[in-house]
Amino acid sequence: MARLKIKEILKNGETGSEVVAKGWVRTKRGSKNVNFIALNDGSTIHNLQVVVDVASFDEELLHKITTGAAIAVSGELVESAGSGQSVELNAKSIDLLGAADPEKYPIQPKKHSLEFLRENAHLRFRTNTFSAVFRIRHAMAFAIHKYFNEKGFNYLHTPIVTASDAEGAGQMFRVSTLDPKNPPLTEEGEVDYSQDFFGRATNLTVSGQLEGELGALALGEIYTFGPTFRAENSNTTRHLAEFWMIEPEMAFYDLKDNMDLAEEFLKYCIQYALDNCMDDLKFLADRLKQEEKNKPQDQRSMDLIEKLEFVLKNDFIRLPYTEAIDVLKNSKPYKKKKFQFPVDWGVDLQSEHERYLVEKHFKCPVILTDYPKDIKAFYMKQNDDGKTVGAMDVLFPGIGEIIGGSQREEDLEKLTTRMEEMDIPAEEMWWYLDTRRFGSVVHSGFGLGFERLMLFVTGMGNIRDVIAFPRAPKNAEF
RNA sequence: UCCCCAGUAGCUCAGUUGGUUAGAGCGGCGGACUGUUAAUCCGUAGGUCGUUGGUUCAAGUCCAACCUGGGGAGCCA
Repeated sequence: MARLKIKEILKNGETGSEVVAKGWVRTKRGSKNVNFIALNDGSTIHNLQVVVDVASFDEELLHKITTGAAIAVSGELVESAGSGQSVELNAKSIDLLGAADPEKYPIQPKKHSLEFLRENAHLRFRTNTFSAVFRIRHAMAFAIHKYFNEKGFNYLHTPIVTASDAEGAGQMFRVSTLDPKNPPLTEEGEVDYSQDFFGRATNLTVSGQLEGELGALALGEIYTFGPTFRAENSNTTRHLAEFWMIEPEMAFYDLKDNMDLAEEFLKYCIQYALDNCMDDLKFLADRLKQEEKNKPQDQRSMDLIEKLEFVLKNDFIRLPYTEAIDVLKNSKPYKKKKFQFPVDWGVDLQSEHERYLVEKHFKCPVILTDYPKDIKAFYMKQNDDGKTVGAMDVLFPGIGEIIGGSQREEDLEKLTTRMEEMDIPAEEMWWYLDTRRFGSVVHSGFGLGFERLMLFVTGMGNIRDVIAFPRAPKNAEF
């Protein structure tokens, strides 16, 4: 008899048929005569109820079927005599595949804190919450590839190890095979990276954008989807040292095309989750609702599924930075001096300002555009006003910046002038500048933090709970 | 990195103005129970009070430093 996945059994299993299920025991309960095993194999949030007639099984075997143990059960699928599930499996035989000492197995049949599960990241997949999160994560990754494939984008693998440190996206992790205790030194006493593996200093990538542009200016539309590394000492619920980023880059796209793509893309992913992950989303939504009960009325947020549907239904607000400053200056918190940071044209918006715009004023995702050039990267398209650049940041409620992008400066002279102003060594970037020397065209792109999208779709509050093995300062245990 | 909070049983927490032998719920284990839904009922074991140092006759409790975790901020995606 072939093993069926529990998802399949619950969906298509015919009562009266013989089936084999394999999985991990969530709970076992019952009385002298009958035991009930909640069995989960990860294929779905739902458990299969296994009914065990105590008299027809070895007592020793039943004793070893504890929370966390792996078992194989064969038996007859029948209509459930109890409420709570439509079908259940009447066990004819049970094999103990792997026992789990109940005195030592950390995951107990009770509610655990997310903090505790984070410290048991190797086992947290076995909980409802994390199995739901990681099934959704898979679905989102798949949706991303599906979306871009359908749009005719090419998936480009940009390098993980890079010699470029010019983008200034953040602190980098050095990649080196030199002996850390006794590295070769130059005459000036500095570490001599010319003797290193690559013959120069290399780091883990902070962004695939610059290489992505090279691809776009030949293939037309490309996207990257891979790990990205930032050695910033950030300790927040929204940052990781290793995270996954999606970076599309498109030739012949101006800023508006870029925004249209970003909005359509986000909505596609959210729609995909609603179409394909409803069981898991419902579980997470209920879980959130339980948590919200402990919060005061005014701090409660919208139901998770309603929130996702809301984003789908509404156009994102598109607002130039300059107008956003006006909105903020006319806002109640500004007039009552409730903002901690100043609001003036030319300063970067702080979290509190973004939150006000998204969560209080517009109550809707917002795309802020045309930021002052001095607070943005060198490669952004310089607008005709001489003050702003064609940047766009997509701000989501509860998350803040989920996408950062721009139209890229395609004019060689403007670009090199800007690089000089910002002390970016043009000679090291010769390969990047070649795109502007040979057949340069209008092009645009953006970066989406995959885990931030995951935060939004799952409603989880901490970014370390939407990636399997989070890398953060002082934390690389698993 | 900065600000705030926390660290006591496997987990979640309580522990009074510093004072005898550190508690509860859940989980585990043993038992009871005719179909349970994170079952219920009875019983039971389980502790280097984050670490180091200090104050004191006496520290889980007060002080300092450090470590770890959480929330917020900055940096950003």
